[in-house]
Amino acid sequence: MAENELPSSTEHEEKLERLLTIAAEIFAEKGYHHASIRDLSKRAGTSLSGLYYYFDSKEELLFMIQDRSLRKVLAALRIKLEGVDSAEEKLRALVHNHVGFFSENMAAMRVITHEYDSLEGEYRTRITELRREYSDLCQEILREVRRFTSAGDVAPLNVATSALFGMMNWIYAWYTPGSNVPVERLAEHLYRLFTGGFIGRPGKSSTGRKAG
Amino acid sequence: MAENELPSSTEHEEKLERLLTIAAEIFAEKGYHHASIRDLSKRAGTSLSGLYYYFDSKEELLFMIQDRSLRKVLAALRIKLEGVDSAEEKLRALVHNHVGFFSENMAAMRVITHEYDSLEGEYRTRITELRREYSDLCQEILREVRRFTSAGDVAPLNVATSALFGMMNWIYAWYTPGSNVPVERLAEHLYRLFTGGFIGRPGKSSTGRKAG
DNA sequence: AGGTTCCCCGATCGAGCGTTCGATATAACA
DNA sequence: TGTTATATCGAACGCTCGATCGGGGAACCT
Repeated sequence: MAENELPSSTEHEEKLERLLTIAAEIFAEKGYHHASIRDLSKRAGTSLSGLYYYFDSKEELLFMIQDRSLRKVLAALRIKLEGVDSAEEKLRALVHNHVGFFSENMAAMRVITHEYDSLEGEYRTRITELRREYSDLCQEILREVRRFTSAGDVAPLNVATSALFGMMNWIYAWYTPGSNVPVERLAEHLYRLFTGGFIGRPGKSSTGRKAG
Repeated sequence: MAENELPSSTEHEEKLERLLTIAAEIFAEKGYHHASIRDLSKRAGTSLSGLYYYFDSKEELLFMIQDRSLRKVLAALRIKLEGVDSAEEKLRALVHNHVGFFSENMAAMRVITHEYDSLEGEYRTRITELRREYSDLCQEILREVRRFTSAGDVAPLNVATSALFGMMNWIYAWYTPGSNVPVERLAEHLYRLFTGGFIGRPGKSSTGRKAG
């Protein structure tokens, strides 16, 4: 049982990380339920049974992918928020962080948005908490933006938060990194669309700086 | 083989429609691959083999759900667009139609956004065409809005289109019909968020009319 | 009465699944 | 040299799945 052990060897951790990356790709391609551990064993070049030395079950595999990715994106955001005072710049940092992380970990992020319901019980609970933590942080930033700008209440805060996440998360359905729209520009587009709107405020950019 | 027959009896069509509705619910709950025809047989009160009189395969079932729903939402939109001249009102009709249809056919729409990749070959091709048709129609409306309003090019049209669909489709991840936010108001919120932005244009509503 | 079409069923098949088990090779430690 | 922990493997188990097949009853027509 790999329950409470901490082999803590670098090699072990590295191989686990590699398995998680490959697993995320397979889950992203075929979906969690349709993907098989045998797929993973083939692509990782390991035997089927040998994999179970690194995790206890397929569901734990799914949990670890989501757990680690959510923690990473949250930690990266908190670092980027340090020292930023302007509410609008905080929101800007959030969008760029989320979109940037998304494009660099496309498979994992797709698994997070696509296979949330595939988790059950304790696993589900813990991922729900992380998601809530992230969502709450985002909503608080939106509250700040509303307080310190001319923003009226065009929509309730939770609706606005969900709309923002919808815009950002939907990327996986159409965006291919390395296309003619670079990631930074895509993030800036989405930030301006969300803050200023498609029709926009005539005569004044929402951030006061030029595009690109 | 139910290949080219047209039983065209009302009873037959009604039972098929009922099966599709139940199947959409099961697919929405458990995901396409995890759901089983046996689940459908239990919930429909029919034998397992008896179901195959109404469809040839599980994948055809998935195809029919997506095909019929997409055609319905497209047809409803085209009707609502008739006689509307203002570009902004066309966009408004699109958002209300999409969100409204979404909330009334939550299961089917979830299947459409969630299980698109589960289709293969000819089925996949035909759904791709329908999606493209819908997406193109939306993009043309956005082009009109840009032409006839003060809208600058805050984002490329395809990015804006995808962002809009992201906002609308993400609903399935958080919205529960019958909550304290009625569907019409939710649609209006999203419409205003998208056109005017979260911060909004001070002093002027995007449509020139009051809320509600 | 005989024939045909529509509708439905129980039984079953072959395939694939997640997981387990016992064995084994290697390397570190006593 | 024996012991132990780490890491890997082939084979198998028990189960669920989508799909098929042959049969049969009810309704309708000739």
